[in-house]
Amino acid sequence: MRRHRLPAALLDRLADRFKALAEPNRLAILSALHGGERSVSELVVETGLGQANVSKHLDVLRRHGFVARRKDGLNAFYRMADREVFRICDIMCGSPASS
Amino acid sequence: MRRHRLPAALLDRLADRFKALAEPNRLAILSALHGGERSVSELVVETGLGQANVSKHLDVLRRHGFVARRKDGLNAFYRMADREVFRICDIMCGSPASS
DNA sequence: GGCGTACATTACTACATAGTTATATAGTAA
DNA sequence: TTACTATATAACTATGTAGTAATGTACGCC
Repeated sequence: MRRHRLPAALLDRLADRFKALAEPNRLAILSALHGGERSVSELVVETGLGQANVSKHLDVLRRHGFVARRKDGLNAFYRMADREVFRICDIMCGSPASS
Repeated sequence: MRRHRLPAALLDRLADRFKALAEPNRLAILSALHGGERSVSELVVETGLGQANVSKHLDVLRRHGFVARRKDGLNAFYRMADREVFRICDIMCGSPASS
C-alpha cells in the first residue's frame, strides 16, 4: 500500500504560496484590497506601514498571483487577483480576513 | 464608507497558522499523515529527515492544532487533527497535498 | 539494577526576510 | 529645462527559524 509521494517541487511551490500569506502586514494589505482597488499610498495610510515596506509586500503578493497592478500616471493601483485567498482565510480562522 | 479593520491579533493568529504550513517538509509530513496515523520513526523514514527535525516540525504542527499525538509505550503516534488543511491545499494549488 | 530504544529538547550554525533609509525611476507641471 | 510626486529598488540591520549534533527523558527488556 504505497502512499502518495508528492513531488518536492509541488510541496515547495505550495509552501511558497503559504509563506506569502504568513505575514500579518501582507494579510492586512489583502484585507484592505478586499474593499476594492487601492493605490500604494492609500495602502500606506490604511496600514500605517512605511512606503518601501508596502511596495515590497505588494511585490511578494503580486509575484504569487494574489494581487494585480494597474498603473495610471504616477500612481500604481493594486487589486485582488485571486479571491480564493479569502475563502482560505475563512476556513483557516473561522471568518477572519474576509469579514 | 469605513472599511473592515481587522484586529492585529487576528491577523497575527492567521499569519501564524499560515507560517506553520509554509514549510515543504511540514507539508510532506502532513501528506504522510493523510494516509493515517504514523509514528515519529515512520515519518523519519517516509520523509528522509532527521529525527530531531521531524520532532520539531511535529511540535509546530501540534501547537497549531493541525495534528494530534497519541503515546503508546516508547512510540508517539501522530494523526491529522484538522483535515481542513487538505481542502486549503486543494484550493491553494489545484490538488497538491491531498491527492 | 543496567542496557537499549523512541522521542523530545537544547545549543548551535547558517540562511532567509521584515523593516528602514537612501536612492533610483518615471510621470506631472511650471 | 527644473522641481515635485508616487512608486520601486538597493543596501543594510536585526530577527526568526530550519537543520544538526548532543543530550535528556521515559519506557521496555534482560
